[in-house]
Amino acid sequence: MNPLVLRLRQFTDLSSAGETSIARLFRASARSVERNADLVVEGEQALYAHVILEGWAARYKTLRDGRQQISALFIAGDLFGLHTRLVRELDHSVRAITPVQVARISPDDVNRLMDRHPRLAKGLLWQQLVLNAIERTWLVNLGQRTAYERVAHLFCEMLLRLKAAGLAGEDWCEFPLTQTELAQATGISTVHVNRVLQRLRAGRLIELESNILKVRDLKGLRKAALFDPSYLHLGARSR
Amino acid sequence: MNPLVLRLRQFTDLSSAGETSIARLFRASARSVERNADLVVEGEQALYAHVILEGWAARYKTLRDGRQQISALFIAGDLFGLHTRLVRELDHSVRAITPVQVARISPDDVNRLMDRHPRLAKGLLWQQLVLNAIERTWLVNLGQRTAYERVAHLFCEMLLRLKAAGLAGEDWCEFPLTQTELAQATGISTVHVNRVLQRLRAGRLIELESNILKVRDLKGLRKAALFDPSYLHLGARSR
DNA sequence: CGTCCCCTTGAATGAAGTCAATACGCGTGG
DNA sequence: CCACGCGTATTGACTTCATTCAAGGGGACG
Repeated sequence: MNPLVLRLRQFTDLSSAGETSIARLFRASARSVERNADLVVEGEQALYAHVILEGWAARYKTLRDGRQQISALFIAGDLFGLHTRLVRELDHSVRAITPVQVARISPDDVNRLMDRHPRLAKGLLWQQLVLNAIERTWLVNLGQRTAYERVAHLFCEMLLRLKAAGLAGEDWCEFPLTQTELAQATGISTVHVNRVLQRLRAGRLIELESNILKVRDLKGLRKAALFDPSYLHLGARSR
Repeated sequence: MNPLVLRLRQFTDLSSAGETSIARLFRASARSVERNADLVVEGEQALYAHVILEGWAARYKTLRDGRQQISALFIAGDLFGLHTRLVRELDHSVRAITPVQVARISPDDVNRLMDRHPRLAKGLLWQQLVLNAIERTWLVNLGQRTAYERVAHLFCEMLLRLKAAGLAGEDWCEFPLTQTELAQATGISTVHVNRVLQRLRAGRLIELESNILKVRDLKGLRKAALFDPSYLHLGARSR
């Protein structure tokens, strides 16, 4: 099943014509990107919308002195750059965290798709809104939460998102970030990430080994993170 | 002149019909909000798009234990909540930093406006993209910049944004945030904000008094902040 | 004149960063 | 097959940036 379709169904029913259009579009434009390669890079002209079909990717920005911050993680079914053609140049890059399959969609195709399938168009906009809400929540994490809370929060979030995408078990999921990447996502140093992980393990909240995250005490983890999932908008479907 | 029209002209020429529609819509729906009052609140149903006509407002989120983080500042001409009706409930609040004049626009009016005036529609989307880019940049600030850099960065950003909106002089602008609000925007404690400000003053980079920010050494301030304005997309107009 | 909010300052504490060394697994080429 | 290099994870000691706590000052406003 197409991961974007799967995702949009959480928002609304799609017409089967709409679903077919998506599937056709993706088959035509899918390509693979290897780990650590960029899907799009800062400063480039922003030509295409992208949908992740498989794997994880990260949106990030680099400061002049080399510091990097990851501002979003994308998993299968995530869409980014929907209206990106409206800006002259990108303010961020996106790189593959794992090997990635991604579909690249031209503005024309986006427009055609959205014109012909209004419900689908709403779904795509909804997706963007949810991803914006996630980014906003990350911002709050960086501003207000401690290192410990941030890492716990990220684990809660990714488990839920992956579950919603049908990519996780009840209490475990893939988690392919290295500690360095985890540091770039949470705005703390690599060394400190390591120490925080130890604390989470010692508190019997999680296990994390060879890219598998196992949550041993979800309630405890949520509490540690002050996690409130409403920003993910996963509940019942709306209109 | 209508502040939104003024803003959109940075992106493209508008038809005079489009400009008239905006102006009419705003006259009908403008209302005042007093300092510290909320324009919209977290958890509410998201019914309207909003345009700030006058004053400053802040988007913020509150953690269960009371910590607050400001994730965006809005000034005259800024638009938020364009497609907000697509989500069931808001994940954030917006409150007035100063007394504010704001226009509230119903989804129907938004749709009608965007259907009838395609160029205007693009302009509105572009605005959203720029505000998203700003939020993303704030995220990077919180994750990677020191307290000193963050405050300096915010000053650079607001001066430029206000200048672009025709609301600032060459080297000065209004800056109505209290130190507590500045702390909530930069993710540092109020006490530390105070100390950072002293440092910026001592370094002869800025003066800040009775809500007026005067930049005494813009080059120095930019350097201190590692400021790169490209994310504001202010340069020449695009298509 | 008192209260409230905002700003300022000092001293003590604490969270996280830096520096440095070590360990481990993995692939590659000798 | 083994040595080597590389990226990643771990640990300890030390430093620094920022928070917390506490107190005091000033201006606006009722």
